[in-house]
Amino acid sequence: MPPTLKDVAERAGVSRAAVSRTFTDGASVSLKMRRKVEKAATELGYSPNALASSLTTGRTKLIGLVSNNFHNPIFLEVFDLFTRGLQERGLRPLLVNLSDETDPANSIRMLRQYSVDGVVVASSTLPPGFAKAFRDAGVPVVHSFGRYASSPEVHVVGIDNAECGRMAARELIRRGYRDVAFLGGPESATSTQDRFRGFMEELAHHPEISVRHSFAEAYSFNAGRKEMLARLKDKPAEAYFCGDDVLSIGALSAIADSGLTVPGDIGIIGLNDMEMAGWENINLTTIRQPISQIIDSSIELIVSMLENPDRYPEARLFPCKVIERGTLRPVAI
Amino acid sequence: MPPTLKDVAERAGVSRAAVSRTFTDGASVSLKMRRKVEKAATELGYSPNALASSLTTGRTKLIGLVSNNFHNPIFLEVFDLFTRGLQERGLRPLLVNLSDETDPANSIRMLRQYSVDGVVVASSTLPPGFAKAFRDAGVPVVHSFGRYASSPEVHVVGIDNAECGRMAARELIRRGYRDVAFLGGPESATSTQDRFRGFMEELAHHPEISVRHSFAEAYSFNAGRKEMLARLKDKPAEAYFCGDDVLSIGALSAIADSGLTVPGDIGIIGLNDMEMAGWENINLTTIRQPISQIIDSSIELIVSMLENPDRYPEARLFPCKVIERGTLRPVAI
DNA sequence: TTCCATTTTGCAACCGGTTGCAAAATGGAA
DNA sequence: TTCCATTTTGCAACCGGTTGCAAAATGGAA
Repeated sequence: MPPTLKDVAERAGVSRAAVSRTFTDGASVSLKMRRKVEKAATELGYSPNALASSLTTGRTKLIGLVSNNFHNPIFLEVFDLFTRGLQERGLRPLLVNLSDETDPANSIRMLRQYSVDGVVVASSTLPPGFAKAFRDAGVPVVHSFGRYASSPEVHVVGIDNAECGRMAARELIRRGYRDVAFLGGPESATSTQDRFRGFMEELAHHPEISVRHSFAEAYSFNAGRKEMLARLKDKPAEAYFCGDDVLSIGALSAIADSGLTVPGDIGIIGLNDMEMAGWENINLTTIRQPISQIIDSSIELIVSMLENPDRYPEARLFPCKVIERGTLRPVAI
Repeated sequence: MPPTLKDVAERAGVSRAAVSRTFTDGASVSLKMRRKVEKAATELGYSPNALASSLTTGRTKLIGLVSNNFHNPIFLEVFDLFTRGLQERGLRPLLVNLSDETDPANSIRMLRQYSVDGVVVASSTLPPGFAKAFRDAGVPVVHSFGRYASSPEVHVVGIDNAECGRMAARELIRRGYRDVAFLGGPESATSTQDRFRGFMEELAHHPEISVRHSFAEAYSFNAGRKEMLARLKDKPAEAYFCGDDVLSIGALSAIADSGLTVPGDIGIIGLNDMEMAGWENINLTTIRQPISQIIDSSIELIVSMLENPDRYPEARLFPCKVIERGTLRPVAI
């Protein structure tokens, strides 16, 4: 129904090639020709069919945006930034929800059917093999919020989760806590594993401080609340490094319900610094993950892979920092 | 690089048409042929190029998922449900972020370039003309969370916002509040306009109750907080119907900061019932919008338009109901 | 075995674009 | 005006599929 190249060519009285050339930049067309074609095109309301052209150019400008994380509010920011960033560069996100998908093969087949130019996997709770499976299928892939590896198999952009664990530990030590705990996300998430490892590493230098740990079932409010309620049955630790902000907020609600106060009785430090963490009635002390840098960098990387698909896999890690709000006690002076 | 129809045909020693037929259901292929082709296909790792086939079939199975609402946490649920629902039906969401786009023409051009089969506009804060512009361009469109109109120009699926306003008013009246207020979202949002209208309509039957109103700048925590802080400078109303849940949470934080209590000093009722509203440390009394029904119905509608694009525009409205939690005082007995 | 209705297959044109190559047009210098 | 280097244009083949049509294959009845 919409006008095609042929319609424009006929109306302008020129060849189809000429029309094609006026719409591809860098192609050789005289000013006169361009004017004639553009006139016909606007009269007809023509705009080129991107999918048809992809057939010959081999570029669809479609990028698969793959995630399984549709419950953590931080991902709304993630989707916002990704879609804007891709759009600005003339790329189009094809959103893939992996929530009830365990086998990467299906997603790979689907994304290949749509000839995506590349794939961004945005999640910290996917098995590392998932991103690799895309690479093995010959699709350029960037794993955002993925696990850092010293010899990465795919491009990874994210944070050094182990360092965040160390950072949290140092922050608690600095504030004089002597009985601390790690309340992680699901034990299967690489982000949790790494944060835990870093946390313990740092505390290993401080044998005078007692440490414990436990894991919530998910990175969610309810899981955090449930896990903290369980901790509160016995004598809880003085301060908790929680797996992430939603988990922290769940923990805070459990503490409030039990009649204890924060940071008076228990200290909490989260991770992410999602928008909500700064809300005055939450006011969570947390470690900020530089989301927008991570996403900018991921997009930059995927774009560069479109040019050079064999680019050697690299890991890009961005520093995090503690954002002090109201859930840890002040440093003693 | 990936194998094509031709590769499979050669390996299987059959015509390209035969290969094509084995991969399109309903086409005529003998069992023997099918076996031969499937063998070659799996050996080669072939899967058909959806974009190439769309050229002749006229169907891309791509659905534009258009929104400008990337800050309200409820939209994470919306995206989750939409992407799953579309995927289940073999459709693919092409996500379009309208946040910094004011002219529908650009989005329309882009979505036409990608030959989307249909468009779902999911937002209550877009001008009504936006969805209509898609229809005028000949693209099947459904406006989810759009404004109800007695003679709709495009398919609308959502709630009766005016009725929600009335419902909120009745709820406040029932609980004996005699000095109530509407704290709306942006005055330009049709959802705010309609909720406001309904609220006032119902209260018009109760001249003994005093009513006031004001509007926040956006459907956001900060806007709600700011607006409520302003209200608190003078003598505030006894109860507020807030434009939506995030706004309500912002208002709650303002009230808490001012040393007043909820529902002791001020009552709050929100709208949406997003996940967070049920969190124990928020515990917001609110009006539940049946999101998953709205989305299921939207998808069903867009799917039916793929068959019959000239389907007469209809409005589908789903009933809302009050979810009682802890931010309105109990009914006196 | 022959015949014929039905099913299966391949040919070739098409979907809406792009692009290498050769021919045509342009335009400046002599 | 003629010549020639450079720019512009169109032809035709191609990208990876689908599909109408006619020919070939199948298989049951006589």
